[in-house]
Amino acid sequence: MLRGDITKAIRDAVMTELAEVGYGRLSIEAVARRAGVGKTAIYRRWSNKLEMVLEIVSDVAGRSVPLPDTGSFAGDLQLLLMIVGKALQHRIASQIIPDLMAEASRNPQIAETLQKALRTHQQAVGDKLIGQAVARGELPAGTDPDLAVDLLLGPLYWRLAVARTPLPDDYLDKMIVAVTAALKAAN
Amino acid sequence: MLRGDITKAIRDAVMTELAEVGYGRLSIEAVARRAGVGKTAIYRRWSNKLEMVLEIVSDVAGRSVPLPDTGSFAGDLQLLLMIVGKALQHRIASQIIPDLMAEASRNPQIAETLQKALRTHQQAVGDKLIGQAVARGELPAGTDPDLAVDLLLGPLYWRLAVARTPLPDDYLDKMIVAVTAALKAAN
DNA sequence: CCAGGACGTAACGGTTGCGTTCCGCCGTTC
DNA sequence: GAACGGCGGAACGCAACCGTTACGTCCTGG
Repeated sequence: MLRGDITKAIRDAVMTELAEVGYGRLSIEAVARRAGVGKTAIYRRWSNKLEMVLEIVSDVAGRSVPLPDTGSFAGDLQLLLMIVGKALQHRIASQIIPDLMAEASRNPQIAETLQKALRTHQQAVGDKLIGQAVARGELPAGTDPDLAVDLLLGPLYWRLAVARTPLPDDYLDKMIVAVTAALKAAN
Repeated sequence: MLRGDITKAIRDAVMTELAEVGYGRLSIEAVARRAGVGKTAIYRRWSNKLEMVLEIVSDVAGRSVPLPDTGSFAGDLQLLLMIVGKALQHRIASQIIPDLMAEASRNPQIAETLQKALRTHQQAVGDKLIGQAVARGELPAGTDPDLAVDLLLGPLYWRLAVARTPLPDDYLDKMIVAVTAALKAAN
């Protein structure tokens, strides 16, 4: 039986290593070194680097995000942006996500895994959020969920993951106002 | 005297190779192979991989984008989004940019180079665009240029470079309406 | 108390890439 | 027509990493 503590150490090491050097330069040997583990322990669990990373990442990414339902669209939106903002400001996430996104454009398996994670619940969150708002009459009925998700997450992702500029205190509030107006206007 | 056609071949090869395998796995040998050139020709021009990539990329990124001034904010915005959208849909750009962005989080020199490129004219474009609109009275005077740039570029970048979803025909139009409303509301 | 198995270590041969060096070729320049 | 210099090609020693194997240790279950 494989030892759970070893598996955990390897998983942690992969995430850290992924954040530090990226997928392209990730090496099994470095993972083993960091985990304080023999290479054999890794090859006993996964057959190569891609399989290992996919399994570990999709496991982490698959942990479902609690869907907000605060009773009002503004509340839902604020909660969602705070959650996403928090996540994107975590060092590991902010390094790994853009890296894997870039890698996904070259590797269909990574792309599929990330798309699944993205579509499955991130966009589901958006759908639910928009659906609730439409049902409450806070947004027009024809609101395009795809466009809405872009308008919701795009600016925050851009600022935190691309431009890597810190968030001023009132930034999220302003953004909520702006995005709400955008969605109402987008019909 | 170094031969210009050789230099050009190397520059092209670097961009292509960068798009195909990313910075992390870029190798001088592969560049030389692709350019049909000896390694010596490369080392005669740059002393290592980082220096080579930085020089080439910042050269490409430094080519200034024509600042839109169509007379109206909606027109400026449409033009800007079309230009950016076009650029982000180019295969090479859409591969290289996210890749280098991810790499920038690990390499200060890359980060600085990209920040310079981003700040220098991409954000300048935003500033000018917002400034013109404010001067024309199309946007309130207190409009925050930083937030505005996020709201402008974030959704498009998210959709094209992150989610990698194609743009429906009327998407940009909808987005222009939405973003305009967002900026007016953001005061 | 013994067998099995997961473990770390070490080494294997093979590949890739680094940055450097030397060579012979060839087009310019004078 | 000779000197110069950039060129491609080949090889260098070195390092990292691949995926695999053999070995000896230790823990655990029966």
